[in-house]
Amino acid sequence: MKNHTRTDVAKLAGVSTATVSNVLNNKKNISDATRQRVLAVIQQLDYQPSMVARSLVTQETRQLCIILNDLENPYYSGVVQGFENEAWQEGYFVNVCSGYSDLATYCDSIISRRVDGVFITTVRHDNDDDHIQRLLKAGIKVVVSGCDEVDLKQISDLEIDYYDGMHQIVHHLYGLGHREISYLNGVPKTTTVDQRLDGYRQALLDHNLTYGDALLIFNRPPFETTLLSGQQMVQRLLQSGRSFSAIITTNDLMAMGVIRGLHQAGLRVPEDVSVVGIDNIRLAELWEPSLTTLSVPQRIMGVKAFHLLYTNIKMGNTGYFKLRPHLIERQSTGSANRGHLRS
Amino acid sequence: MKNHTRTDVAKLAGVSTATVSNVLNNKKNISDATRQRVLAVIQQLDYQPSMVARSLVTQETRQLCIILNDLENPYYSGVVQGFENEAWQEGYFVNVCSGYSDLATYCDSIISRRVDGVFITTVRHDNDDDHIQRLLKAGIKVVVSGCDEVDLKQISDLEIDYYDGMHQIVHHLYGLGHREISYLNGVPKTTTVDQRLDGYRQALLDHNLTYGDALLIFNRPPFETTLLSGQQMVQRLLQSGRSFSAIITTNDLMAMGVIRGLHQAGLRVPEDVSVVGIDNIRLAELWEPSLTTLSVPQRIMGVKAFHLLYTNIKMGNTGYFKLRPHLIERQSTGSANRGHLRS
DNA sequence: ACAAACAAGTTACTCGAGTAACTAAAGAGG
DNA sequence: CCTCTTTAGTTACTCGAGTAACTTGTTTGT
Repeated sequence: MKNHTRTDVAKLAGVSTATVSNVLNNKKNISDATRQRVLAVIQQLDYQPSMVARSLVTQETRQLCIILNDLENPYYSGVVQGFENEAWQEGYFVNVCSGYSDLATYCDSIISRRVDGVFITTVRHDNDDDHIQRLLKAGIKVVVSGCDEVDLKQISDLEIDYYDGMHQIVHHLYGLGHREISYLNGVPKTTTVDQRLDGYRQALLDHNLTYGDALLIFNRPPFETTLLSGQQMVQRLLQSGRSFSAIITTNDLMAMGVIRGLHQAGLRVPEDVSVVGIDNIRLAELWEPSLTTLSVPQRIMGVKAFHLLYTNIKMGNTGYFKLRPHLIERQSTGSANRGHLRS
Repeated sequence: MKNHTRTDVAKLAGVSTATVSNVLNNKKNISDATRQRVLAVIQQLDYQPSMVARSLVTQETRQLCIILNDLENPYYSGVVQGFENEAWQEGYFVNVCSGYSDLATYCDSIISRRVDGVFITTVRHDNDDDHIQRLLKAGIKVVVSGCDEVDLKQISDLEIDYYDGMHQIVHHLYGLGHREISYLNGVPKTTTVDQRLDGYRQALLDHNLTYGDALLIFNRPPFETTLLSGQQMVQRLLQSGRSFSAIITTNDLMAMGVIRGLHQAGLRVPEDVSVVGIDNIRLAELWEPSLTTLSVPQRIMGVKAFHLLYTNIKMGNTGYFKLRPHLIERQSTGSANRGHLRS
């Protein structure tokens, strides 16, 4: 019932408690004979040193937190998986804090538990800054993502180059002959979404394509980026009467909704209209037609976030990293010549 | 940089450390004046009591573990979400142990960290029993799932009534006029899969339907239950030449593959063949046609698992619970009369 | 032969809380 | 007025490890 302690082992092996500690931590000055004896007793009792007691002395818990909005969003599951796997390799446990979007809720608990580091997957500028400061004051290392103004002296930052990604998309479509490329925007005032929009605008200019707001459809309240909202937004695009041959959406779910909406309007994908999403969720390659999309490396994102935290914990220096997404060409995009532009 | 301690608060407030503790734990015998004074100092210093130190004394960490194979499987994300949210309400943190399928890998770490409880989402009979015993010996409470022989005196058990669920499916199809109902089985030797197969067999008998192995397609190595394997298995069914009007699959992804396979063979769903899946993953209602499936309450599963652990931790008694799934009727099933049976 | 260096352990203090057992002062009851 | 009880707070020990400083015995060097 009750766990054995270092004292139990020491008594049974006929040594002092310090010797048991020294054996466990591979310290010098222990004869092979006693080492074997102690190890045998440890095995015999199935003794596991208490990480709780150890943490109290060493001031490190080897626990990390990952904070996210919605674990059921397949994008985040991948990130968590990568983060946890990598953390485990180095002996860290990962606490998942999901479902309560804001850091504020978890902040006290995180500090109280003396977690070594926190990965905040999506920062909300308005709210989170103060709480991040509290974490830092408590000596907790922080990695953030989706944030444009970061004090890199204090915090590590891990970003995705949506700007570049958007250029890849436009370049791909341009190569297929598309000249009228629409973009359905996501939830406004989110850093990552703004980057995508900027990228879209700049990429059009770089390809000498006239940029007009008529091809840019904004999200409306209630701001959602679901299949349904994609379906509704493409209807607005069609009603606008503007001619277009390709549509980019702010994420894959919306792209799927767009495909549905186009089908309902009697248009084929990709024969009449090409569609590109962002994220490359699993669903993307299973959809019909399978989705051309920007592959955001979810697991690598998690892995990298851990490494940033780890070097911060061990060496004390923060870091910055930008991941480059890459385009995955599938069946939802095709040559603009093949079909006709919208009447 | 360094966290404040109880001693800091005590000094600044001009009281003893015990008084600080008493204020924090709402004990009696504290005048309103000192309570206010202490609370003010706590606020002033932003003092957060160390859960690590507290755990050492109280022998409870308020940490739980959830062990699962693949977080990227949408089914598990839901379970984790429910588990974590509920645990949080009671002040527990949840460590996710994913990616390394067997308990063995995590066992030492879990014991060492003196976690209060563990939820093992899928037990592997051959391997896990010994490790569960180790957890119990270390005083850690355990909830398992997907397990048919459980010593309920020691372990809590949380099951899903696939047997009943399969009856609901068959009953639904029977009501639509289907008499030749095929079943594509999942990975053999998994408890939950066996239950589904048993349920299928018994449900057919209960409806006076002849049960013949010709309508039962077994999974082949490499045992997978993906969209692709569903697609391949339905081809084998078609090649068998047997007549059928409905297909049940062991999970939703396979059902989607089946629909694809049927389309490729020139058959319509549900006009020619009805298809039913199991799990009700998010994808199910987004598919075309949307999938009639057995809704397994993922979040509730997580919530219930927490409650079993919680009462075990607080009251010391284990529990058993069986969740009843319910059928969700969507577009992939229809009347058998409408279309014709397979030629 | 004798001090210095080293090997193998041990003692004792520390981390930051909870809490039983104690003390001191104020109030109640006769 | 004196005891008894209650209130308010303190002292001192505990949880289970890490580790600096110390001890003791054995080599090594000259």
